[in-house]
Order: sequence, then C-alpha cells, then structure tokens
Amino acid sequence: MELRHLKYFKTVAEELHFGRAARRLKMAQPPLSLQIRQLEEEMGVLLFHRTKRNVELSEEGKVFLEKVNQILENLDEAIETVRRLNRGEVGEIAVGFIATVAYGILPTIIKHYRHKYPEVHVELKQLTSAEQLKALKEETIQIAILSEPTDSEEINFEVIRKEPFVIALPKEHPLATETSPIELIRLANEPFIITGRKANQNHYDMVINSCYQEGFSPIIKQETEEMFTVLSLVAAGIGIALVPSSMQLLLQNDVVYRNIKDCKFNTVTAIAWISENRSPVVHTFIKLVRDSVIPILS
Amino acid sequence: MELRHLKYFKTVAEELHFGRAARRLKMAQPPLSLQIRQLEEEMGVLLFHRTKRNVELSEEGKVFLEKVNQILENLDEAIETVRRLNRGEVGEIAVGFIATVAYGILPTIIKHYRHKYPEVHVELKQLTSAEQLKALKEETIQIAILSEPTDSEEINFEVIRKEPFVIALPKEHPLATETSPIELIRLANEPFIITGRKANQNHYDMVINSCYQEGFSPIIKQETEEMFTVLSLVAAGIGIALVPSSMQLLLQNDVVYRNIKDCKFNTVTAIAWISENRSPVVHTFIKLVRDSVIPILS
DNA sequence: TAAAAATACTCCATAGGTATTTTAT
DNA sequence: ATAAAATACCTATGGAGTATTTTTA
Repeated sequence: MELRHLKYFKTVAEELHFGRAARRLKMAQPPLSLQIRQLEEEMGVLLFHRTKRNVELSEEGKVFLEKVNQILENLDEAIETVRRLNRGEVGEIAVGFIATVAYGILPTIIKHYRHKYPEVHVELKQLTSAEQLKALKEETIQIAILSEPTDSEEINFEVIRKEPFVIALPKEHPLATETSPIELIRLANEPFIITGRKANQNHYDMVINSCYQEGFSPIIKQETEEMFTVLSLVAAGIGIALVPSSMQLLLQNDVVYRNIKDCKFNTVTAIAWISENRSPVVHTFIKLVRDSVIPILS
Repeated sequence: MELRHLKYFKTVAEELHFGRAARRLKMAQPPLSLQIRQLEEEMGVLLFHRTKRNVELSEEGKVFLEKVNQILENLDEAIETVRRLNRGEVGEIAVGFIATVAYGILPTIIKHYRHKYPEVHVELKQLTSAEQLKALKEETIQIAILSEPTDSEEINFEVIRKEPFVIALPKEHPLATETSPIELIRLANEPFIITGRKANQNHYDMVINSCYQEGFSPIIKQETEEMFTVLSLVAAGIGIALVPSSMQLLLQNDVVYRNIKDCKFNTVTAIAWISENRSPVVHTFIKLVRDSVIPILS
C-alpha cells in the first residue's frame, strides 16, 4: 500500500464516480480502477459497492475514508511543521546579552525578531561576556551578544557595532562648557568612576589603556558593578567617566557628554554562536541581527 | 511522496545507519539512500546530518519522526479496524424476536454470539412477527426472529426450527395419566386457553386449523396475550391448551404435557433479514444462528 | 585501511496510457 | 443508445539491484 492508494481512494470516495475521479486526478480511468482494486485486495475488504452504473461506499469504506482523511491531513501538517522548523519560523532560542546592550541595541533586535518570527519563543539572559561564552558551550544559550572577542575555534564571532568612548562629565564641570573634542590628557588629574574589572573586563582595560597611551594613569575614585551606577555617580558630581557613546541615551540629566580628540579605542559589540550549530532559528536570528544593526552603525 | 519513503525514513531514523536499515528493510543500501534523498528533496529539508562515517537526525528529522510514527500507527489501526468491521467483529446489530423464543432459543443464540463477537453491540427488541417485518424494512432492526413466513421478495427467510404442538393439561386432568400420544379429537369438549389472534396470529390459526382438520371446533374458554399466561391458566385448572413443544420448559409445576397422535402442524421459528443487506455483522449473526440452532433441532 | 555513504549503471516490475468490451439503464 | 466500469494490452518511468568510488576515522 502506498499514499497513492489512499489519495486515489479519497478522491473516488468523494466523487463516487471513477471517471470523474480520474479526471480530477489527471489520469485515465482504467489505472485508477486497478489501483482501487489493488487497495481492496490488499486490505481484503470491499471499500465500494459497484454496479456498472453506480458506485457507493461500503460501510467499511465510510469508516476508512474518515481515517484516511485524518491521516492525509496529519501528514500535510507534519510536512508543513517540518518546513517551518527548517525556515526558522517555529522553535525556541535562548539569547545571552551583556548589560550595556540592554538599553540600546537589544530591544531593537528583539522587537524586529519577534515581529518577523512571532512563533519562536525567545528567552533572554543577562550575563557577562565570559559567562556567555561558557553558556554557549553548555548550550544553555544559542546566541551571545557580548563585547569580548574569543579565540575559540568552535565559536563564530561577528562584530555588529563599534563605537567610540565619550567623556561623561557632571553638568557643572569646567570642561562641560567646551564644545570641541577634548584631549584625554586633560583628564589626568580628574577622579575616574569605572566599572569593576570583574564585571566588565573589556571596558575596564580599555579605559586604563586609553589613558596609558596618552601618558597617564587614571585616578580611580570609585569602582561599580553597573554602567548605570557609573553615570549616576558622575551626575552626583563624584567624578568623571569614559563610557561607550551609546550610553549617552541612558542618563541625560546632570551629565554632559563630550567627544574625545583622536579617540583610538572603540567599544565593540559582537554576536557569537557555536560554529557548527545548524539550527535555522539561530541562523535566521543572526541574519536578522545583521540586517537590523546596520542602520544603527551609521 | 509515498508511504515507502516514510517507512524507509522511520527505519533509517531508528538505525541511524543506512547499511543496517537497508538490511532490516531487506533491500540494498544505494536505493535506500536514494529514496531518503528524494524525500528530503521533496520536503526541502535535511532530515539527517550525514558524514561518511556517521548519520544523525536533524532537529527537523526528530520532529518528523514523531509525526511519521503517529501516522504509520494510525494507518495500521485504520486498516485493522476496517478488517474487523469486514469480519463482523465490531459494529452493532438490532435483533427483533417474538415472545415465544425468549425462553428457549434466543438466550442460547445471544450467549453464543456475544461470546464469539464481544465487541458487537447487540440490541434486542421484543416484537410480533408482523412488527418485525415492518421494522426490517424501516431498518430499525437488521435481524428478525419470528414465526410467520413472508412472500416479500426483498426479505430472506430461513426456518431455523420446526416443533410439534403438545397438549398442556392440568396435573389432575383425567388425560394426564395417559402415556401414549393422544388423539386431538378427545379434546373436542375440553375448554381451550389460547393466545389472542392479534398477539400471535400464527399460533391462533394453527390451533384452530388442527382441531378443524380433526373434525371439531375448539371451545375457547379464554384468550390471553402471553404464552406464559396460557400455561398459568392451565396450571390453575381453568382449561387445556395446545402449545409448541419447547414451551414445556417454561412451566413444569402443576402442568402435564402430552404428545399429539399424528400431529400434522408444526410451529416454525425462522430468521429473516433484508436480502440485499451486505453487513458482515448481519451475516456472521445469521451464520452463527444456523450453527447454534442445529444442535437444538435434533 | 576499513567501514560507510555516495555514485554510476543496469534491469525489470508496475504505474499509467490507449483501445475495446461489457453491462445496466 | 448511452454512460460507466471492467478487461486487454502496451509503454516507459523509476525503484531496486550490482559494482565501484569516495571519504573519514
């Protein structure tokens, strides 16, 4: 027995006429009659009562028709489900992200993604870059949005955004009135607020290096966990800070942002995934990130 | 796509090895590989991740496997259901019967039938012979157990039992002491108890005719609806009766039964059904009635 | 180098076509 | 006389077989 037999049976059962059924199936009548006979022989059951003039379903045929309809429907459904899985239209995905993207790029990405793939369940996990790399390998997340590059062979790493540092100053700070880019060296005697190296190694090192290259070692007045706290302390007049440009959107009151003259360091934001991950959901996600982040880069 | 593809897919998915799967399917490996590739091409989805050394299911394949298992199972089930329908092993049947068979032949038939076909739902309806013929045509019953023959072309009629009349006498009746068959003429002056012509036309006519043929018209002392009531009245000494032989089992106390000499009339019990009824349940029932009634006939 | 899947080809079984017959209305 | 299914016969697609190659552990 083949699906052919079931489909032919269904059509004949619906038409109750071999000629019409054959026309609907775009085939000749004799082979259709033959196939139905084959089906009946294999089942050992007469599915139709036929006279030369009339065809009707037997009781057995009626029952079989119902079941066959169900089966063919289930099959179509199964194929469609698999195809949608393959197109990344259904499924689930866990995305890790660092705190600093939570206010800018992440909401944009997620909004776009959920709009395009409403049937994929997205789980978001705020983690440090290091934790995300671990999570990728442990498969508790499939996508990482982080700042530190990795040399791991098994992980693909793709930078989605580079942004310069800016200087965050209390509103009443003397430098706040300047409009042109400021040389870093002028901050040599300022008290710095900075995130702890453990919480955000990449940012910490970048700040220290930037200053070092300009010939001074910054005075660290305070270390905090969160970037938002850094800006709060600046707003309170405790000190100044170097923060990624996009952080400007986070806190506008009582803080003034100034560009750095000849800024050589950038904060990078990257997306990472296990190279051999073939999940369509993951790849459509990556593709969408590329598409939705390009306008932001400008 | 054909069932072949689904069955092959299932086997390969279970074995995760084309060679072994091919062996299980009693076919060569290359055509199996080809069929799987065809399936994948038609679906537009890679169901297996293959290296030259290793085969594993893709996510899509895993989902598809579950669905395919369900579908193949449903199909097997559907075929089995239809076959059982065809063998008359499942379904329902409504059986009409006349009151006089309720104490002898009917329980035997039903007991045998339910033992052999426990999954057929049997509905029993006590009706007169005439009512049963009507019910057959209206399809409210499929089988009739009755006593009156019919000349209807569309109804099949098969006698399953013939039995002579016997004389039912009160225990203290003078004739009760005789052991040899009694001539009917000796009842010419006895008071008869008889069922009403409306309730049991066949029996009524038979009694009248028997007596008429012997040269007398019976004195009808009392008409009743039920055969059991007839015997009760005999037991009470109200009169005598002519009853079918099998009625002897119905009431033994205070009633004595005697054979009739040269009895020419028999009570017939027959089974009837609509000739063109092809329902296997009906035909297995008929067949079983023939088989289980033969020993009773002896 | 050994095992497993893929490739290349060959063959024949059978799905499907055409022509015709049978049968019931 | 006509319509519809069955029968008879033919064709050719493609499923399955055998032999061989490729690939990777």
